[in-house]
Amino acid sequence: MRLILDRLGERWTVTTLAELSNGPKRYREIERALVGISQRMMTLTLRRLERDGYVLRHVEPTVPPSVTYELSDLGYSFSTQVALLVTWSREHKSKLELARSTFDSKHDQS
Amino acid sequence: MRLILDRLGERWTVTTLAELSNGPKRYREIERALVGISQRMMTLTLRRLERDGYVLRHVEPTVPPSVTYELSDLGYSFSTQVALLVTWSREHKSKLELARSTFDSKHDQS
DNA sequence: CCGTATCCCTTAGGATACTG
DNA sequence: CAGTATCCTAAGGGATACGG
Repeated sequence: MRLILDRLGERWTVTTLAELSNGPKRYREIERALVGISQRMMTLTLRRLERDGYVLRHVEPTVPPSVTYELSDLGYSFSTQVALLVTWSREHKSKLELARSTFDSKHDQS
Repeated sequence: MRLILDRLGERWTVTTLAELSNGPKRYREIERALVGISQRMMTLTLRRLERDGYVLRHVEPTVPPSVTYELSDLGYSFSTQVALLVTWSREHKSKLELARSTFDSKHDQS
């Protein structure tokens, strides 16, 4: 259970899955879509998703190389689940923000 | 979106929500159920869930005090969503483990 | 019983520089 | 283009001790 939920806690997992749910994409395309991500994290995130079987990696050995990533069936299933949670998040965002500001003003932390 | 997903990344959020989804519980009860949690993290986790409006805290000012936690409507809605993901996780656990061991043996890291 | 306060270690992840 | 390698800091969270 944790082995799956831990992924969600990582900074770029959800956005990367969302990006790939629109179809296969090259490394550079994904990187450009994920504003603010470092090259290090882009690679790390993709590797972890690949390791878990969510993402497939195809290398075109041209010069310079072209590497494409796409969701596997497992990855597609997973990203669908995650999308549900993201939807829930969006729908309840305002309630959460209200709860937080209420809590913070009550427990006045100067 | 992140403000909600970040919670999931925290070590004890999901198990605490699961524990509370069975109904109101006292601090000590929850703590005992979450094997391995430190008192510090128990309190921190509950505070964060309370701050987000997922959990309600009732204090009975006896000596010694009795403090009860329970899910709010928002918290119940959230924990239901999370439970779906946990279910997915359990169902696909073996596929994930297989993917990982396959990946690891391929990318032999001595 | 229900916390808070400290100390400390491990990990996530950003910045930057370098390669096939 | 698609990565690695290194360095560095900030945050998560465990252990322990103390308090109303």
